[in-house]
Amino acid sequence: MSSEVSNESVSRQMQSVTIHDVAREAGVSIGTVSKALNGQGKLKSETRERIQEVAARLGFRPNMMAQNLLRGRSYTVGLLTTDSYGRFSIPLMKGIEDALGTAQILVFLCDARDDAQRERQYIETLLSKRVDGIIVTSRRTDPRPAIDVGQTGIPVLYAYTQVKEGNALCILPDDEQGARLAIEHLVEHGRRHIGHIMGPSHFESTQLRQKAVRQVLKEAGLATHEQRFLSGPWQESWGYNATQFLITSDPQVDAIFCGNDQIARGTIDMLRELGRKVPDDIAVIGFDNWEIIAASSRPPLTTVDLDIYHLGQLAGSRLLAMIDGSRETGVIRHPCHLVIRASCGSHDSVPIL
Amino acid sequence: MSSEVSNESVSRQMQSVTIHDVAREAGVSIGTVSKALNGQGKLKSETRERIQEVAARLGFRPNMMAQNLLRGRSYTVGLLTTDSYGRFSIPLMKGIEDALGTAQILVFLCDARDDAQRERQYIETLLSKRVDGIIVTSRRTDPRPAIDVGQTGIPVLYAYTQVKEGNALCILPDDEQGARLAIEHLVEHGRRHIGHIMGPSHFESTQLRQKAVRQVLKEAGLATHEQRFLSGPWQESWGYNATQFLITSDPQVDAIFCGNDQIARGTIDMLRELGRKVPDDIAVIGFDNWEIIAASSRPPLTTVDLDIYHLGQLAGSRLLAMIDGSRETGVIRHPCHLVIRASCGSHDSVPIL
DNA sequence: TTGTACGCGTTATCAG
DNA sequence: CTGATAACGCGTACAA
Repeated sequence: MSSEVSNESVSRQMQSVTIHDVAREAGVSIGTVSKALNGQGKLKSETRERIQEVAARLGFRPNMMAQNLLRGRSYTVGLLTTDSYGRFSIPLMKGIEDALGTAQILVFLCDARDDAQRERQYIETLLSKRVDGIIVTSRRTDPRPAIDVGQTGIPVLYAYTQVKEGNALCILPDDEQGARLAIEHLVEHGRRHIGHIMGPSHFESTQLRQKAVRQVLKEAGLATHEQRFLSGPWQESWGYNATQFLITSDPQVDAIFCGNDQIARGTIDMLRELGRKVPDDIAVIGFDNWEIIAASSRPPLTTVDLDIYHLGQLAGSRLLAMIDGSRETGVIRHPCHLVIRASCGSHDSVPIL
Repeated sequence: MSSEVSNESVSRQMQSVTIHDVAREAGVSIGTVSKALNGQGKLKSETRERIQEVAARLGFRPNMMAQNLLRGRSYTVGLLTTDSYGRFSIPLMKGIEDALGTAQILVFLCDARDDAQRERQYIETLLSKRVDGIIVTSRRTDPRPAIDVGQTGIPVLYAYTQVKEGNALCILPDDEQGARLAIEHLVEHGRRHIGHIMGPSHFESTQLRQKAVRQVLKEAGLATHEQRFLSGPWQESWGYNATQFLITSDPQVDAIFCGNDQIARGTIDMLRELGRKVPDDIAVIGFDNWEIIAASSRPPLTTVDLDIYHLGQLAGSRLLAMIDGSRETGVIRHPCHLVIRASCGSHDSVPIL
């Protein structure tokens, strides 16, 4: 480790300036300072201005620990995840932060790393810190056990994860609607033989999407071929291998709906190797709209966007409502939307049927 | 939005149980309760146990707002970024959280979204909340302006970013050493004509790495060909295009060091299209070790790992030291390490020179 | 118009 | 061994 660090241990405990300091300096009482700074009560405007000037000069910042102790709440919320943050966490956090920021609330990061004991420890700490609420999240949307906040009555909300027991509020992406969007898009573009290279079948999202795919096919009057549903890991290599199998065993296939963008990328690579043109011979559609993957595949990938940022925003604002006393339970499915690039043909290339 | 939510506004302000409640229930004074629970002073063990039992039964959790007000610190630190969190932020946050967690400190998320006003607002809030310290981070390692915490004396540390002015502590990955690792690896594997497809030249990391590349080439007694240094965006397509140019204009090239894994991926794709085998004809080495990209390229990518998690851990523990009064300044360059996969030949395929 | 005093929930000190 | 009391920094009735 190349370091050029100079260390100098100093015991400086900089006392922060309090309302007393301001009062003394301005020659008034602390009560007057408080009123002056908070715009309360009736003060001679000369006094008020003088106090404000002094406060500014001294760099006075009210100590929120004291304020909050008085108010009985902390203006913080905990963001708790059991199994680490994943790639959806960043937009989710942004959305949550933005929504909560409007209420002057800050977010605590709590990554329990799939360790029940750590999770318990975090929850205890959050409760001791008297957070105004807790948002529980995850890398998967699958159900997890509810967290226990005892008799505290602290609002808890589940975002991008869910609990089965009890009456909690869970906010999730709408996998069914997203898959529907994808298949309808393909059908509208004249595709009739659609394959579905899925993620692992034990994921709820996989199941929901599969269900939707079957429904849309049925509604469109298309036959459902079982061998066109392939389930495997969320990996590029799975897309690669599954595509080879799918195309060689069923050469009729003219479109493939992939479980995520990585899989789609593997699919596109294999199609190129097989000499099939995308989208002319075969259309490919992904899931997640992971920009970095989807935009740089060749051709760029049309895909379903989970709209995680807004999901986070929604979570944040719902939690605010709960903090204000509303008691909500149930499941909210936030809609996905389609991002059209080139792998299914351009937007206006919809054939006249 | 498909939702099945039941809303029921209730104004329940659950008073949390205080030390007074425990004292009353146990028939002792609050002082005694405090001692019993904190293992202080001398108490009849019967009393102590009874109090602990009562506290547990009532679900008593000490109010940290009160504790911390007394202690004069909050046991929190702010994690501030001006320009949003990027893909390195997650491991960085984990490292920071882990290091700080050992000291019972929680982390506040503050994403100022490249808005100076938001940044100022966050800093004010953090100071008001009396955070024990602030870690400033970024998506780039390039210098940024120092943040102003006034006369507070609150420790500030820059992680994965740096400031030029003043005496701050900055922790950065060691780009030079990382690039050196890469080139030395190539040279050890018998490569003699090494191209360098870089990121944008105005990035400090690009410059540092280029410098190191030239040095190692020199040390190895290899000529430096200017046309083998190509600078462009951090995109896969850049790797793709640059490789075509590089290889057609200089067919001798037998190794390419890429500015990141995405570029390397574009490089590998183009090499495949040009009929050059990796690693037999040409070795490719990436940067960042972005698992999802590097591991699933074909062949899997040998790459330089920035070790961001440990960089975060280091940042966290240094901040702890600063909170304890140490006064450190300077720049720490945390070393990178090599992750060997297949794109440069296997580990034991080092030719006998 | 301004000052005083109490309370928020703890911990620590000092009597008893 | 245990209880009262003074802080911590602030807001706010209420008194002056």
